[in-house]
Amino acid sequence: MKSLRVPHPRLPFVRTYSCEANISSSVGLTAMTPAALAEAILAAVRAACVDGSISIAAQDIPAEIKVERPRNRDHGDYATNIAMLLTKVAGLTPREVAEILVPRLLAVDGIESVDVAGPGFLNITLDADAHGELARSIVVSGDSYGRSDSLAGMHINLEFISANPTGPLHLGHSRWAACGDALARVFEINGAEVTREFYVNDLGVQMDKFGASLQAVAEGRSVPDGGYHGSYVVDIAAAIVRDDPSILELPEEARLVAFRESGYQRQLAAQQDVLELFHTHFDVWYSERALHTSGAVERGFAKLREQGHVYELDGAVWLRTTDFGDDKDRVLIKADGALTYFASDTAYYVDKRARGFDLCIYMLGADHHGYVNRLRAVAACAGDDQNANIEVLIGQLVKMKKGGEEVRLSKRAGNIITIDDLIDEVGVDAARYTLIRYPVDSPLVLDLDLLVQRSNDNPVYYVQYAHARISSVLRNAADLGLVPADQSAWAADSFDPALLTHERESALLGALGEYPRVVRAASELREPHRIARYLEELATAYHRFYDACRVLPMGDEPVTPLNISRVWLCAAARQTLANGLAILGVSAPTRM
RNA sequence: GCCCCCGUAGCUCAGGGGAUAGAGCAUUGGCCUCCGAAGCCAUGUGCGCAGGUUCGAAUCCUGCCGGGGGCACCA
Repeated sequence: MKSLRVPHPRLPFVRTYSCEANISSSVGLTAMTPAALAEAILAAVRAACVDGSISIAAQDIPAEIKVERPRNRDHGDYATNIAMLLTKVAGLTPREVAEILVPRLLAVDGIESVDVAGPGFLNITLDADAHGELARSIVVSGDSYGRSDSLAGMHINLEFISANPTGPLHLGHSRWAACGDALARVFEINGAEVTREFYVNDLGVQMDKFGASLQAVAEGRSVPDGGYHGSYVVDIAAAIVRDDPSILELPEEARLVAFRESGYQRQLAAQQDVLELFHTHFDVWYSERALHTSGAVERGFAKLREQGHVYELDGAVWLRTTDFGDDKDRVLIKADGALTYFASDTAYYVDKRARGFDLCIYMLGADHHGYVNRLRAVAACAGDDQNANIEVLIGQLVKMKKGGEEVRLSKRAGNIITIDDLIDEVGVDAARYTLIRYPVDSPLVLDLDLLVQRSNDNPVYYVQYAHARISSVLRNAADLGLVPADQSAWAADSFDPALLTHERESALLGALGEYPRVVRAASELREPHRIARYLEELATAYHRFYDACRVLPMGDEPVTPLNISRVWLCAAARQTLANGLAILGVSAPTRM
């Protein structure tokens, strides 16, 4: 996401390619993936340096080289801009560099032809079998296709939603529920160990207002100023009294506390229930109260004092966050002795780090963007690297249109669309997919009318349909005896990669080969929407292939090797769709 | 005033310095006697404005214009 102001550590593309480059099948051929190709190109460059064809210092060989699918099929299977990048350091024109590399690339196993085109692109066409081999390697890899170890050994704390337990989760929260959950899985696929955490703001005046609102409603009075409205308040108040009528007999102060605590427990449980329903699971629900009772606040203060960034002024205790990019210092303890909310934030951060997380990620709404600098300053004040140990992702708000007009979301006013509403209206899969498919730093406007009435036009169905369609083909293939029903029992030597030469087979193979780096890009950029967009492209590639290439034998025709090879290709496509949908937390139906 | 996000097709939006900028929806017209038509094919429009960086900019930088959000000893 572009709102990310902190450069997070990125491995150079080349290094990461190496971890994907060794996908090999059970029969010895190596699939020529984009990763393997990038390795081969770099090897060619190094070889040219060694024999003196090009004079480039080792450190001038770029760390990042692009190997991409050209838009235009006439430009081969893959194109690279390496020659243009080397122009300066080599002191040659792009085309001269390209010409030097051509013969070395032609010598690479799996490359059929290389053309120099345009300003200096190298357009590479693969041998059919090296290209087609990818299908087999995906089927063999199964669930692990797309995994990498780029984040191996990293412990990430991912905090998202963190709503007050004073009302139902609404549409804005649903965006974080879907995107946070997907992002966590993206990190895991890349080898990280992730804890999904929900910070429960169960302390402070909002809780008291909530309790007072419940009490007022239960006693037939009107909700106090600044209190909570909405039918859910009425429902909870009624439930509290129904379950324990004696609550109304308590003394005034105890009654308020009883309403507050009972309301808190019920609301928290409701949030937890709906999130489970939404397939978003949290590993840790962290109570703000627990910060205070566990001594975490004291430990946090001690840590900050030890680092020398705490001072007193006008009777208050301050943290000198301006030392680290904040625009003003922040109060930890007010002159009246009360702790600020910010004090909890600092303690919470220190506590997370003490629990062993290398990286703490906060996903906050745009209305909290003023917190970015102060949170990062907190990390620095605690002696951490604010460019490595903390990240704050800011997401724009979700708006919703209904009947052509914007529906205002207001937690206090009662006119709210909750996650429950969303699930009821469009279902979990469609809701999650729609929320994930847009980058979170752009405002999202959901047209509920469209989402509800025309749900068949939702891209999620397009992707799921591709999966269901392939599943059907594979069922038929098993029924016809082309392959065993159990994919893991397929005979690897029944597949001939060299037969997949149709333009649309090649295009589908190309799309399949993109998956690992899409997953990596989603991880590096913290942008899970890339996976959704990719799946749509992959689904298109499959539908186009299916439209032009008959997979199963017609009627009484004999089974040909091409039939079998196409079945493998189908299975590879289904596997990749399933892997991607799993990351998004969206089901991959075998029938629809 | 200062800070953050966003200006791309009629609408909702993709697009990590590359070749002729893409999807979906909407419009119009084609494609099922056999693997799922929730599909495929065709149909014409667009990067807010002005500079800069370089072989090359929707993309990076600066300024301006327009839209949204935010400034606390609140939570």
